[in-house]
Amino acid sequence: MSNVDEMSDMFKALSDPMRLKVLKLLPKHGEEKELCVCALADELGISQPNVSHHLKILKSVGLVKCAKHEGFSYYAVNMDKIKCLFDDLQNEIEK
Amino acid sequence: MSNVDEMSDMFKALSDPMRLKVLKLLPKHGEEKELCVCALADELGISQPNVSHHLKILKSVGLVKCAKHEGFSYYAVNMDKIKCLFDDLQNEIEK
DNA sequence: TTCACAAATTCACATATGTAAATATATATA
DNA sequence: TATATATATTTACATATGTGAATTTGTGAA
Repeated sequence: MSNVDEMSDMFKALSDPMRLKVLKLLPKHGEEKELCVCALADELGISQPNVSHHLKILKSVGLVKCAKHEGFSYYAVNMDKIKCLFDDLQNEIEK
Repeated sequence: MSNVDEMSDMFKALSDPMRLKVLKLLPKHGEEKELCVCALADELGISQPNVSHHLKILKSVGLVKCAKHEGFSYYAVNMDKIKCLFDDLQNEIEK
């Protein structure tokens, strides 16, 4: 990655409390837990379009991945991406 | 204040390309390198008030520390804070 | 095909943010 | 003290952002 624009976009995706709550609820990549978007909306107390909007932002920077089956969308956190982001940040500003 | 609010504030501070460039230029806590605000402005090609503004945001969340002597302000990156942020993020969303 | 439901998109609007310009404050030196 | 310089604050404004409401798209079942 190693460019400040990409990194700032990822930090911007993480800079909203509701999106952090979304990440907290979502299963991590590989886990068998599954939550559809409407269940997320219910759990978070916000509208379904709002959840979709936040998920779109998280997905646009690769922080979550989406799989669809039986009419539902199941999102999962991409933990590797988060680890990479922090490694890149340290490399970028420490060297 | 809940944990996600504090964390999102720190991510927001990191979500601007110019602020990442500031962190890249600043010495890390403990280094002997020193850069005054006007030198930063010169290096970044932006105005001095703009640099002060970005530094204020970084300082408000503890990502940089400031020391003054001989009329100059010298800022330094607080790397520990960054490490803590990532540990907290992982603890928050992985458990 | 039709219907029902899940998810995404669009629109509207209030709030937040980054930046330039002007001004104010602080500090060192003469 | 007065003056020059470094830094911080204020103001203004255009753009970006988060959210609700309404709508649209997509998908599976009947």
